[in-house]
Amino acid sequence: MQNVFETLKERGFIAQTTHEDKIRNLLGATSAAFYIGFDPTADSLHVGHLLQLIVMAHMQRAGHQPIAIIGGGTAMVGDPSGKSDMRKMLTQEEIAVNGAAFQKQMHNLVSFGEGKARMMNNADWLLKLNYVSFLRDVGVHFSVNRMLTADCFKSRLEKGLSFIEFNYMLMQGYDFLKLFEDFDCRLQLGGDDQWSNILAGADLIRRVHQQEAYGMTFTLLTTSEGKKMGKTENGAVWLDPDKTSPYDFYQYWRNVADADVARCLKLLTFLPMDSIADLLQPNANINETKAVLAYEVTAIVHGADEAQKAQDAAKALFAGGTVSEDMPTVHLTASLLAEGYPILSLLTDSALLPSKGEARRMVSGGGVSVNGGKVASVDQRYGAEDLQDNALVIKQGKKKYLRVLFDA
RNA sequence: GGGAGAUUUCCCGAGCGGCCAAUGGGGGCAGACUGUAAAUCUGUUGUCUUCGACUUCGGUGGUUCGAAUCCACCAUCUCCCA
Repeated sequence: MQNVFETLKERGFIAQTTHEDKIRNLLGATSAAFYIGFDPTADSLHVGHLLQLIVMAHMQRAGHQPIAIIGGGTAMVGDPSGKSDMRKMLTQEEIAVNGAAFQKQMHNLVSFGEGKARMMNNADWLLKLNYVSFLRDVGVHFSVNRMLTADCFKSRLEKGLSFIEFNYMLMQGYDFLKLFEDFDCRLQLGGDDQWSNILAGADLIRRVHQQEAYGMTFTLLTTSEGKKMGKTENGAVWLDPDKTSPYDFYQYWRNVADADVARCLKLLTFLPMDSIADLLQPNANINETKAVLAYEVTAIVHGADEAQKAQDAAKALFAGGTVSEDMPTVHLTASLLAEGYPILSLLTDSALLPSKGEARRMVSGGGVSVNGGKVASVDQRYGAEDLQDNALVIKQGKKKYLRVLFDA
């Protein structure tokens, strides 16, 4: 079986490594423990985390032992890396809720349990630390001079960096030390923005135990234009189906730019490299390839059933605007139709648009269709006779569809 | 501890006491063209009972016929001195 290091490398995951050859050996020889941390700063994982989860899955398939750390302790402090301003402080309750949500979502990709992956919360040890002994045991190994030269602090020195954030690096370093001691974990993985934090931990282990520890970071998932992927006008694309429906999730990947398809297939699906190569052949239909990408990624996150439903709904809609059971649906009461239901109310009541002002703009700009016909006037009204299969299918813009069911 | 300055609609950033819902840029959205792509052009971007009304310019009060624009206090941030 191929060394997972090579797998990750040929798929384009790896951004930086502390010791490329030694990591290759470690991953080629034995079942190695490794860890990735996730700070629960939101109530769901998002696409940015997905890449890390997929790495964990690759590693687990290759026989290694993942340790997923929920950063219940580190989230209390807030990582300054890649942030131009200080994060808002989260309460302990928020962090606990978020951490629980993370745990649930991770189970789809990585199998946890006896002899499998471990999940831990660094709050369990970080919150118990005694300030003075922490400073003496851990703080003594960190050079402020060196820390200040790290990129992640450099930019912040101009805008302001609070002492609490400055300590984040020590806490993450301590996590690595702790896992090294308890589980012989010698490898920490993370996004490329975590590079300096990972180095801090590896250094700490070397200073405390005179043992070698390794770090490896992965490319950030960005578009060909250099923007972070997974951001939409509505905010992040979440892995939680209640926050981003499987249909919308599917659509996000269905709509990626041509230039990003190859990278996404390699990083976000488990399709073998030669299948991917086939899909990317110059004479292949890239538009179809995007459907494959969308299906695969959705299946990984939400399961094959949901992925199939999303795909069916999308096909039905884009093929001819037919009503499908699986498309996004909203329920309203039929009584609204009695006196002619104004289009503007329909758009806002169905939560498709946030305000009547925006609905008005959208309709007068020719951006709304109902049951396949463009809505010509903002005064348009609908009655029971306009329903098809008891529903109105609204299309807003080119891609956003909504089925409104009227219940008696 | 002392002094100077800042705080504007999603972001950056304008804004003589009335003509400010507030210039401009970015981003977003929509239309045309397309392949549910990119690029380009056009429109749009506070709310509503929309040819008008209402609520916004860190917070609270005040001056005024009238304030985003003036005053006071509070909060936060930046800079300079210690």
